[in-house]
Amino acid sequence: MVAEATAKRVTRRRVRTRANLLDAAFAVFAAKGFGRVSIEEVCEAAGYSRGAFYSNFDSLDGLFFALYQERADLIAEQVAGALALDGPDLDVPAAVDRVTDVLLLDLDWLLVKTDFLVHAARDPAVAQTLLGHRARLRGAIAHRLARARGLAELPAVLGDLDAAAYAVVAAYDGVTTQLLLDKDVEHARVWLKQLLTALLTDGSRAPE
Amino acid sequence: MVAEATAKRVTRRRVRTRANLLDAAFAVFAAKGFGRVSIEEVCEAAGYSRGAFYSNFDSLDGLFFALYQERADLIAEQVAGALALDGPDLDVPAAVDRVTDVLLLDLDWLLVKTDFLVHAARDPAVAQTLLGHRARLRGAIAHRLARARGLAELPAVLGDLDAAAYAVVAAYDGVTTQLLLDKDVEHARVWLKQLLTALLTDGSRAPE
DNA sequence: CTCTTTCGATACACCGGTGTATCGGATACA
DNA sequence: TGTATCCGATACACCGGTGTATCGAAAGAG
Repeated sequence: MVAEATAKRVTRRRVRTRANLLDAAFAVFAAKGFGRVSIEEVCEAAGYSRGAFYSNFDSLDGLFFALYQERADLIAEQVAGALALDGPDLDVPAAVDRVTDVLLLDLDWLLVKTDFLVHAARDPAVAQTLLGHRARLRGAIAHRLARARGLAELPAVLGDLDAAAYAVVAAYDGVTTQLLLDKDVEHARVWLKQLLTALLTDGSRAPE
Repeated sequence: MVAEATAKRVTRRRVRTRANLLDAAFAVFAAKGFGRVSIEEVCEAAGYSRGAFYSNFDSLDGLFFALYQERADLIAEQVAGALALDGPDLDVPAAVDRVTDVLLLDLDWLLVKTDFLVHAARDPAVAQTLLGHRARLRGAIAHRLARARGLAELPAVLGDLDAAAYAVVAAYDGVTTQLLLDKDVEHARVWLKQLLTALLTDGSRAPE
């Protein structure tokens, strides 16, 4: 019915295997890093043979890309949810808390995400999609920030809203780097909140 | 003469070969990423055979580690220099400019450094040395910051000096992430300066 | 200049992963 | 339930990289 490119029969078994392969790949990538993983390893972890793999993907890169897309969309959804919870006016500290909890939830994801960053850094096409994700994320933040309690509270050094959104993402990335090394999620959460507070509120007021 | 562990003859040719291998490895790693590089590729790029490699290192990991150590020390030196240029009192904006220029000088280095981060994230022993480097860097920054013009200018939200140093490093890492994707060094420099300014000076004063 | 020590080139055996071709069992649809 | 289609397991040929052992050549010591 739907105008599919080459109308093929979509089996139920197929989607299950594909999902299983993606899940297994996530675990294996997180544990060993993309660069040290073979197709066979992924298949073994998922309980399939290489035939299944080649039937669903055409390379490890392809699978990695699909995996990233899937998970990134999922996280983006959660972040959007965390930003939208308030009423029309945004309670900055509360939103910071919620977003921080979402962003620093899963260490494995941060690991895989960084692998993907390294991958994208050397492939312009991949970099483009990643930049797209990030731009959209910044856009959502800026849009939400525009409805913050009082715009006057934003420190003037940052300039406009886009700059503030950029700063938020940079803080997230910066904290992530440290987190990948010390694996201290709680510590990272505290720091990210502190950084975001420092960036998004007037610096002349003491925090506690 | 010198009490060396197992007194061996240190050939001049050997150090040259080792250096050549390291240089070639840096170029190859930067271009293709650690995960996609073979020992043979490094040897070919350096103009040596695999025999030379195994005579100087015992694995690709070993070479990577040595490479990181070497370059990281070099950068650390440059940063220390950039921080020390002033008189006893630190001119924050000027120092920010100088440090920024040093830190965001070489895109290839950022690439390799991120590869190493990903590597360290999965090897606790390697992570430990990287954490050591970072702690030392933060220490130097905090130490220098302590002699800033007026401590009162630091925003209260950040708490003590260590917190400020942490924030500086986080900003650096955050900007690096974006830079790896868009490759816009000038843009990154501007942003890093802006972020550091926002973090290190009282937010209530406008910048320009 | 000679001699000893070290360095690195070459050759070899080996293994693990890759990609393809084939085929039997599973699945959707009438 | 029959059957046309799809999916994934198995087998095979292949290649690239690894690590080791050996040996001629380069370099330092005297």
